[in-house]
Amino acid sequence: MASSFSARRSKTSIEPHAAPTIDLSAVIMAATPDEPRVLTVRSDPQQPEGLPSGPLQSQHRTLEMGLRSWVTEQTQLTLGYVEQLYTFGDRDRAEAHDPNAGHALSIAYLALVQEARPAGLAHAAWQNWYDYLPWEDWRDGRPKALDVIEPALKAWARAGGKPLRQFREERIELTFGFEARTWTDERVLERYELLYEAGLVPEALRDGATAAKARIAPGKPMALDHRRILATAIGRLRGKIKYRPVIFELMPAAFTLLDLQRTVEALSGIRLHKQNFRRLVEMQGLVEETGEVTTKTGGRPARLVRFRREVLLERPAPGVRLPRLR
Amino acid sequence: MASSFSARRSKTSIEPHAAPTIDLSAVIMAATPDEPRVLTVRSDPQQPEGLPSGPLQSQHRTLEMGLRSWVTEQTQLTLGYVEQLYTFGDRDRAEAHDPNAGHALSIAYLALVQEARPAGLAHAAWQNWYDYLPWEDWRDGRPKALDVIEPALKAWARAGGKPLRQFREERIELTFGFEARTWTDERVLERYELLYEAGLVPEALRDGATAAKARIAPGKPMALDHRRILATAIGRLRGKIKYRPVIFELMPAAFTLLDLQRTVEALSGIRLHKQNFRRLVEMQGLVEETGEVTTKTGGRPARLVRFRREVLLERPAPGVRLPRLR
DNA sequence: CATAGAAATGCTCGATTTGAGCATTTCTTG
DNA sequence: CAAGAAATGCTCAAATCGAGCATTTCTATG
Repeated sequence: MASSFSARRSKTSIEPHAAPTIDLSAVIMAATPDEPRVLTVRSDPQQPEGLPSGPLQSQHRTLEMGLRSWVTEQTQLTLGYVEQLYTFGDRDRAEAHDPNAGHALSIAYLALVQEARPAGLAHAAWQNWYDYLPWEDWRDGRPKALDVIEPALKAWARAGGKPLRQFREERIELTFGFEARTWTDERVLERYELLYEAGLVPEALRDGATAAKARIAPGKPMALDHRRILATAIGRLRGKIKYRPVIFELMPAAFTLLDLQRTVEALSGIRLHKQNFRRLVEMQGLVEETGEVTTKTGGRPARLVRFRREVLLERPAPGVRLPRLR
Repeated sequence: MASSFSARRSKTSIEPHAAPTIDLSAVIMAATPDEPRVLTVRSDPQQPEGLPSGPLQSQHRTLEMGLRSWVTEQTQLTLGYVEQLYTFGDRDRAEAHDPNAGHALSIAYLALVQEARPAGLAHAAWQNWYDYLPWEDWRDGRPKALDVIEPALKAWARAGGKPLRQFREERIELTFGFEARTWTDERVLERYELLYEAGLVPEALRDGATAAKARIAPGKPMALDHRRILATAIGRLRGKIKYRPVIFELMPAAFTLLDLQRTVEALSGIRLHKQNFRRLVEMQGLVEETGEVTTKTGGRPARLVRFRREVLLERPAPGVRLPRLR
């Protein structure tokens, strides 16, 4: 297309460097009542694993079709829900910090799948989200990772001058809520980025952060900026389940209400009040009876329910609203 | 970066066609209490106007910096809030429908600015959103555009076979809510896409839709797929103001509560209950007194207030929650 | 200069929604 | 058969929401 600014642009633009490279990357998620999972691949045994990614191929009419096509081809997984996440293009994602390197663009997608059966791809594996971002899991109380992170972040804030220090402290409080004891489950990306800026994740050091002596937050790194992409995906999904019934994309055809609750808890990283969760789900008409029960629950047998697809047509914003933590 | 699928890819990939072209496009918005506005440019007097867009230049470290840079350079506008919207890359956005053409990728950004002073760019102008999407404005009751759209959409649904017909009817009801009288202000993109698929917007005909005899929905077209991008931006902004105080990015430094309400109404396209709106804003602590009043309101003088920046640090999700319409 | 008109503001009230728990029911297991 | 574990049913108070009435305080007008 012709640039709308072409007249002016020709005066100011610089001869393009290397043409940007473009790929599609996918955060493919699955979940059990215990564990939220993401599909990772390891191309180089020496390097940390990363997200599956592939080239943009122009024979597909839409980007999403291109994504579905190569994911299916490579992993034999059938993607359910797919949404575009974000286009990452900051220059520091280039592997080598070659100032002449062009942008390495990556269009990231979030995809949800039901079955967590092993991927057909060699070196691909399902991993627990929280192996990478352990501070995001509050299901068993305050994550121990924060015992390292909190003092390290506070030290980082103190290291700045007066105004910078206050700014940093506010940002820390906003994202981690140490003082107010407020945890906002969706701020996953903001927290990761704060840790990155504070030099508390290995990726930052790799990218040339100064704070070499800073403590490192627990959690496995990933290749390139893939942990950032994962954080983006988790934040997006945590937000989405509150107003869209996407949680069912991760559930089997029939499940118990506790399975559903546990899965929501796994994704959101917080515990919910059982009775209120049930009330919410029933009153929103999100599920319907299958007529069957399961006795494998370890207690009174539970009804098996399934997703009521009709809700997609009824309520403007059906989803699993969550209470605040604390 | 090396593709994680490189081993397999080499077997399956096709020799790339033309390298994709990439540009950044910006939905730059401003608002008055009466009118939500978007900045448009017209490069060709014969063609409908479009959104400002420019090339991706690799000298900027981040995509957002690149965007800010060329927007400032070209329009003299200072962007406040900026967020990435979406990357549009479907092949049908290429001007000519050349099957050999590569993708034309456009990374679209939403930007909010305070002043609606005329842009410095030739052929650039602020336009009312609703010139392009008149069915989105319910402030004065049901938009007349729907008198054309409703029967045309229903005719389109009837034109399909049994299962297709029901599917279409459900989609129409979900997005436009004709029967249930429910209007979900955020579903701007879904509505536009439905009209596009039904062949009710000129862009669809231009792109080769079959339904040449179908009636055309009121509303000015834009160049390429820019009306779709605008719809994406409006939907995003309508959603965002409900849980983030971004509305203040569009307000002057001091304003009355009614100004604020009218601006929210302009963006969301629906009317609000005055007293409840005030209660909400006051109780959330979104504003603070400036101590001054204005007598230009045509009635009892109104207090002038300003945004209370501290709320950014307090509430996890401050914003202007809206009631449902009806 | 009294009055009508237009907003700004203050308050009330019932209907819902939320957050927490208590109490029962109905399985499995030792 | 008793203990333990869940599933389910219900209650209750606090907070929020949706509507509307009543007052106050300006400006514009005859």
